[in-house]
Amino acid sequence: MLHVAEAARVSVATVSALINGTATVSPELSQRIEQAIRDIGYKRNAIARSLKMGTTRTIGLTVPHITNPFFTDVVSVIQQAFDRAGYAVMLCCTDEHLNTQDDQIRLLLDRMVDGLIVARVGDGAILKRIVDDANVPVVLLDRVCQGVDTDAVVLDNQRAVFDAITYLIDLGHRRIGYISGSFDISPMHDRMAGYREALQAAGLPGEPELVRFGNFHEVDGYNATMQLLSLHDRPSAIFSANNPMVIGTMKAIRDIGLSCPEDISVACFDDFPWSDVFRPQLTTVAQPVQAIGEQAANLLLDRLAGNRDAPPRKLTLKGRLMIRNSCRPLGATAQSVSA
Amino acid sequence: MLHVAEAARVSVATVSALINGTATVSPELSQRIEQAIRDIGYKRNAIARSLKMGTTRTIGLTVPHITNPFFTDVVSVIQQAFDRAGYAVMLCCTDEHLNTQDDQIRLLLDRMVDGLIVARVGDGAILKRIVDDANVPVVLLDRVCQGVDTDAVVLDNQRAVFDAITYLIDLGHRRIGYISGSFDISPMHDRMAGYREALQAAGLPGEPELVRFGNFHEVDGYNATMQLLSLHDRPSAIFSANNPMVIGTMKAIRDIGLSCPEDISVACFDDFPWSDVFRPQLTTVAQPVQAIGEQAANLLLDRLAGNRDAPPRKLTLKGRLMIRNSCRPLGATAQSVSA
DNA sequence: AACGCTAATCTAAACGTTTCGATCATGTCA
DNA sequence: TGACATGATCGAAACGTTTAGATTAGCGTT
Repeated sequence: MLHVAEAARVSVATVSALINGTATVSPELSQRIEQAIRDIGYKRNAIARSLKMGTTRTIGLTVPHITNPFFTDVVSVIQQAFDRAGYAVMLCCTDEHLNTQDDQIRLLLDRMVDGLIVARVGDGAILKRIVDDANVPVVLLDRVCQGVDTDAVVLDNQRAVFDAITYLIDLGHRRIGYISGSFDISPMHDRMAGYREALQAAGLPGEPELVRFGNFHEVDGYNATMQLLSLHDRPSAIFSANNPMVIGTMKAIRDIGLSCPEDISVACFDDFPWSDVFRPQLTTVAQPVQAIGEQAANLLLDRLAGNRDAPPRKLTLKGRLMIRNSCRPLGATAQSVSA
Repeated sequence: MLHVAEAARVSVATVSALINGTATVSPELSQRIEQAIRDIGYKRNAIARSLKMGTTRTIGLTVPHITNPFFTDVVSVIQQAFDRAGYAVMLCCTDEHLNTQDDQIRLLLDRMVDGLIVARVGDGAILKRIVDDANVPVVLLDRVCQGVDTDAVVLDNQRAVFDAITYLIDLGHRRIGYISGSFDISPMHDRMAGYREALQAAGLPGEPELVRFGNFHEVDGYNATMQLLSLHDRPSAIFSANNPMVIGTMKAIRDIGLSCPEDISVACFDDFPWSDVFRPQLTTVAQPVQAIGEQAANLLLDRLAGNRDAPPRKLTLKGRLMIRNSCRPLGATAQSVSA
């Protein structure tokens, strides 16, 4: 900018005024300055600007796994929304790892991000402290956090799983295996509650042996399914509370020599692009990823636009059961349900 | 830092020296300073540091679609690699859109990213100019760019498709449909070359009606497949040069009332997590995503470590044909190939 | 002609670091 | 004892912006 000012024989203040439109500058000088900018190929240094202004027009986004199709989609939507608003997005993947998450959030705050969207991990104690100290707006995504009182976008997980399990019960299933992710994040609580509520509403006993836990990865789903299928009285249906784990479920079913839906019915949380292309077409609980991403972005953009003092807003969206053909009515022949 | 200096009754220079270890500071002052840092909860401002140092420890990463599983995986690997190295990653999705890409790269350069990894879009003319002006190292990912002479990591696309098509030919297929992405990016050229080479090597004619183009999206694959299947003498196999498009291919096959592999064989570029879980298990060309991401990260990290003047390095990795059961031998019964 | 008003422009301080060179003890050596 | 090297600390400039407040010029009023 100094060079531009010299070339145009004006002060840097005038150049700044023209670029930002913060003051009127005469047509004559405007032209000289614009010419100088072109000649020199001047580009404003956003870092210097950030330092002075105290804002970076950059936000931080942390998710557990970008390879989980739910997060992939949400990240994509959020990225586009902020792109439109002229913000850059710094992406971090925590790999469901608590220390990583805390380090990354600190890294982002050091870099003076203007806001944060966090699909958190862990109990949130440190997150709470970070959020309290750092004076940036935070939007919680997918997972709320006790004690952290801030904007959030979540799914009505309990209702969604209730619907899915009730669907299985209506098909005649009585022993329904349930594979949960670890309990330290809120959705896993709520989804389990939905499972229990559905069983209870149907007057079915909640049998502990039918519930297994995993750590969100394919291998965990595989192991959990193997255990369920080895039970003396094995379940006729399995619901996986997380998408990557259901891959393991399907592989375990295949490896043990069974097939879905003939021998066992399967449904899971989170839809994905391939779900209705192959056989079996998997019955899933689809989250409204577009809406979730947009709402999260809007909440944060609203705070960034200056609406700092409004009370925390929690948006709860509804999931949708996508009924396909991976669950068969008990008693019906396999033929009658294949596509 | 000023507050810390005052609280510890030293100068800011001493505080800086201690924090960065750039000069020895006496145990006594060290202790006072560290105490003050704790008391105040001081965190170094990375923006001010960047301004002074001329480096942000942040890189920019642009990909066409993060929802394409190939890019999802590569982004994940790259993000982790830079995370380990203490760098932040700014992610941009260009949606295969040229203007978007150019804007985003400028946005990143304005923010003084230290380096760029680009899975480019378009003819690269502007990219070339940007790369020339901006004095940051650039690594091209997946797609090279005529005239832009810089580090790159690509696949041996021609060979990979040659292998896949040759496999189909060996199974007895003679009329093999080919669905390409648009030709303005290098891999599509090379993949097409692999297709033609394989046909030629087998003495088969290259029939123009068997080649269709799409714009990388599911709907394009759907339309292209519909056209291929409507041909008077329809192909017995279809190869899709891009992963999202093959979803469209499978849907078109289903909608037209055919089934794979009984009526038509399908293979495609890019593997994905579900490929061997459902039926048919799709035969794909798997890219070594882990290696691609790591190599790209390493090339850039090497430049960032100061190795600026080495000549451009182009790494070409090999794809791997994952043979599953979506392609049947011509003449064999459907039974003999189902899993 | 003196005055005030407005519009255009400029000067200089500030943002929070890093770092060069200066300063000042302190101890060592001739 | 004076000169000098050494080690620790500090002052101040610099990075490239923004912006408050000062300055100047032009012009209409009285």
